[in-house]
Amino acid sequence: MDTLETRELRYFVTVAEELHFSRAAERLGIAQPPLSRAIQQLERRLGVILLERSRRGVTLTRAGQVLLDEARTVLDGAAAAARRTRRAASSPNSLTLATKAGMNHELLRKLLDAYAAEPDSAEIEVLLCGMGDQARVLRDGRADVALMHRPFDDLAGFDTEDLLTEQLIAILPAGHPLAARTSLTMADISAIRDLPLARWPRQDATYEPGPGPEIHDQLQLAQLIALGQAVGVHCASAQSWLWSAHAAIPLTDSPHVTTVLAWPPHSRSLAVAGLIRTAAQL
Amino acid sequence: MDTLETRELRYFVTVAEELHFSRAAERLGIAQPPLSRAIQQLERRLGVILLERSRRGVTLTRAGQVLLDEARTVLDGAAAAARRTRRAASSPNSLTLATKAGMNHELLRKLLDAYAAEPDSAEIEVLLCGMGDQARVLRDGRADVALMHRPFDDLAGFDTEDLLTEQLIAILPAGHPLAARTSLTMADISAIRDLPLARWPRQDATYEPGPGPEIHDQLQLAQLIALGQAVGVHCASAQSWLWSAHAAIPLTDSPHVTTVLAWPPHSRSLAVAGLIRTAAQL
DNA sequence: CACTGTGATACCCGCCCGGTATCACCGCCG
DNA sequence: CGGCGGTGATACCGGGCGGGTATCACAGTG
Repeated sequence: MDTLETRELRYFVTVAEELHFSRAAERLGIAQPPLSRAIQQLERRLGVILLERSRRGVTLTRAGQVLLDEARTVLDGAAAAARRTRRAASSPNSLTLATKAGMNHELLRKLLDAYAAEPDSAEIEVLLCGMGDQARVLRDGRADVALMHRPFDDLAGFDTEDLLTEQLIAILPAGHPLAARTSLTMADISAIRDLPLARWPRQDATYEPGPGPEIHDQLQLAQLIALGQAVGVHCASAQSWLWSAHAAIPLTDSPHVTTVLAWPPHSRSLAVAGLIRTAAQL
Repeated sequence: MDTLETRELRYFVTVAEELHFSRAAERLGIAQPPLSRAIQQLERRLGVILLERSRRGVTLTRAGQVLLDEARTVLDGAAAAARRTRRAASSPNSLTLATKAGMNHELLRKLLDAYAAEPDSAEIEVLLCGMGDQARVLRDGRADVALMHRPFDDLAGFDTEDLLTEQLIAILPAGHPLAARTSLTMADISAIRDLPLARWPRQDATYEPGPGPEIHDQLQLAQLIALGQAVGVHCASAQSWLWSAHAAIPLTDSPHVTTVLAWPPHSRSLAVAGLIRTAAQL
């Protein structure tokens, strides 16, 4: 009686996103009337009005907003279930680790080596993805574990194991006046007037307003700084990929950034458990 | 093409639990042939063998075990979606907080009072549940937030805010030789020979093997200790409900137990957000 | 007031879910 | 060794429901 089908949830999410039945139907590849009927049926089954149909378009009710959130996570979960099941069947003893460009190489290598040395360890495939994508691939089942950064990445809903905590460093063009200093503070960076501070994306992939260039990987950052057009901050392990045109100065009062191993809760997979155990001993 | 329907997942989970098509069909209230067909269809759609049908019963394949885990969380999520949506509609501005018998009264009261003083705060319904039930009611949508204890409760998959950290205390019959001490260590407790140590359930609701009586709430503990049949441990705030027949002695080297406010990730509900903010300021 | 664009309604069709009957296969006994 | 019971798979059928087309009711707009 009250078992929501994923088809209904898919329909509802699409309508809630479009706030327009005809467009939603088109996106779903069905006609508008069956869609209207499906939503009505969902509302009847729940005994709840989800959408306010006024002459001037469709709006979500309070309950509809709740269901939109919930439905998205359910649909993600269903997609993840399918992907993980397929992966479990196709490569029976392997797991996928998501990381991002700019992740600490040495740490990753140390983790992989330590795990490979374990008895009957699984094969690890490394999935390189963009800045904010790790949470998504972890949620939708394309990866089993991920290396992420707290507090910069969105860790909501994952279990984590801390691997390494570092401070931030400032990265300046080698010839900059401040490049000779042995340490800097956050205030020093903010006070730099001749060069803008490159801005990293936030968790929602938007950028904090400000004058500096918007960057999304460390190569862009390296280029901009080498060209003398910006200064930037990164975690201390970034020193390994800097060029001679760069100067790295410790930021003594920066927030700590922790590299963590993250995985979806309730992973009962033995391979994941083994990797976590290995990580905990690093 | 690859959207798992909850009906299929429900069927699969039942078969995986029963490892018997006919019994599973009976539990599901359908006949056996449609169930067989549904599972085959699921396997065809995934391109994966989920069940090994041998004479002598059915067993799960590796991939089947993965899907069983994933499917359970998806089904929980779907049930939670329905419950939360209904609750959001029926009591538009209220939220449910799950706690357990034995939870620190003062802390709860302080939290509720502080939150009630906030501008346009929602009404809070308190749901009292058994020892390990909070995680379940939080997962299946009967509650929006919960008060739980780390590291004793299963917090996997929830976001948390720490409220209070305490040590453990030993609770002894008032007349016990050790009751006169001003402090004890874990070793002292283990060394007690004349009385067994009452055992709390673990996260999976099983009990560590041992001689002491198995308890599941603090009233049982209080009774047993008052009768002089056991000693026990509890967090320091337990002192508020002890009787005169009890002696509470601090355990100087005990692990810290933290009372946390936990909620499902991605709660975008304003009411939950407000409660969290209030809690963070306590 | 015709026109456009919205979601809702009416109605029909075809597929798929579920039911019954039966089969194929094996283990168990007498 | 041959019936017997119990397993899941197969065959086939009927009904309900998901999806389609046609149309309506209604409001905003020129």
